[in-house]
Amino acid sequence: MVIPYKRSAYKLLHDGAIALAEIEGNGIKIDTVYLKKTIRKTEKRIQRLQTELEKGKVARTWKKVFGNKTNFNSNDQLGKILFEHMEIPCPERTKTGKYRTNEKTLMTVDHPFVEKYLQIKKLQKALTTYLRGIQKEVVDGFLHPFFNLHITRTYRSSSDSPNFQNIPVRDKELGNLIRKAFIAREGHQLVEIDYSGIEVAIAAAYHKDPRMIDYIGNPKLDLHRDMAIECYKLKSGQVTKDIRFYGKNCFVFPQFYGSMYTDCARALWGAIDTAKLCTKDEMPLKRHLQSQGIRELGDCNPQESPHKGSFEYHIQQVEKAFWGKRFKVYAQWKKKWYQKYVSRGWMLTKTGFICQGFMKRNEVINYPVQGSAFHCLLWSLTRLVRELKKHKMKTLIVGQIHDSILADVPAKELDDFLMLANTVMTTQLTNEWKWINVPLEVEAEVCPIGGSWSEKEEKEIPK
DNA sequence: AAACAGTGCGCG
DNA sequence: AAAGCGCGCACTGTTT
Repeated sequence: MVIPYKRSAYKLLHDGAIALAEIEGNGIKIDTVYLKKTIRKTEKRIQRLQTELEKGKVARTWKKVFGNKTNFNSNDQLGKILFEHMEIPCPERTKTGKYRTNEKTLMTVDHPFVEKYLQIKKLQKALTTYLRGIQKEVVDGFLHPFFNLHITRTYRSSSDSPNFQNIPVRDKELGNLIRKAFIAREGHQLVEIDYSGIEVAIAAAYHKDPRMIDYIGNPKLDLHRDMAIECYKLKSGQVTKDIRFYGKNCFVFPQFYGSMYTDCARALWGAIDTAKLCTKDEMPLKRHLQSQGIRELGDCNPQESPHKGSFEYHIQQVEKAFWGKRFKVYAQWKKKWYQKYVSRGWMLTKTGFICQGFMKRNEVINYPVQGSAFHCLLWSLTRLVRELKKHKMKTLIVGQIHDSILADVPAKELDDFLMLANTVMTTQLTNEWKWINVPLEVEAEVCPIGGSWSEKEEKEIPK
């Protein structure tokens, strides 16, 4: 349970709810012709792949085994076929003992059937959850997703009917397919403004670790790069953009969320092959690690201590230094914060909410940060809606995704809007909430006039 | 027919 | 002591 504790906390949600209702009312314009066409095309594509799949040997076995109960959508059936009838060793079980058949597990099964199966599954997701999911909620060419403030345990928002906060973007093909349906109004363009690293910045308000505050405030410092160097035992000149990416997403963020070195080691090691990582001087990373005396990953079993010389052992050492030396103050804060929760059963967030009830250690550490980070966006969003009206601007806010705002902007207002959003989200917010102890930054992505959300490109914010 | 748990997968 | 946090939606298979 999270409850408003201070009057200001109540007001934040009250004003936020009104602003979000207005955003829901505005709605996002949908290219209904494209949507209809794409649904038809995708259905055909799935059908073609399905027919091909059913011609294969595996599918024939499947039909023989399950007869008229055959259902190619059934994970239970898939597991039985692969791991019983085809006698492929099952790499992982679910917590209830079923065969695990998610993408990650199936990727380890090297079989043409599995490849095609996953392709179909991906398209199916695009069709049912997104293309059709959007279509059924469109009214007069506009989509009006709900944004809730009363659902989540952390006091983030959520969105439904349809969920506007999980539209594909990481997978380029899927992202383009779906986001082409989201368009700007006549003579307008879609603009997205994101906070950069808001959770990391807001965490600093809780732990106040001086080295972290340095990293956030000093543009010459780069934590993700530094950690990539340590994890892969590199010299600073050897780091590529890719390597930095995996340092960030396989070590730094998982560590902040409470992951263990075992998971980090596995992910960092796996990335070397899947992303074919090489140093800047074009040395394959596995070979580089070999030259540093590391030849194997290790068992990555949390119950056993790792062997010296394994990659797992090395990452354990990196983790130790990360919390024991580099971010000592942050580590102490985590310990103290958790102990305090255990002894009194509740905690107070920076934005004035009480979190109470049973929580695990990682939840106690993460909830207040996640909630307050979103509240930065909520406050800014509310202020922005008000400012747009005050200046009689035609820009409409049409959506929100935890740390970003989507607006539908008349071409003429683009620069004004970018500057206004920037001021509200950085300067005005930090003036209002003095507990924010690091500078905040935003980034803008802009779509072409009359274009779709799939065409967003980074743009410098004018001063 | 409706509700539930379980699984998988999309996002921050 | 626990083992990465938060959501919504589609679907299967079972229970009410």
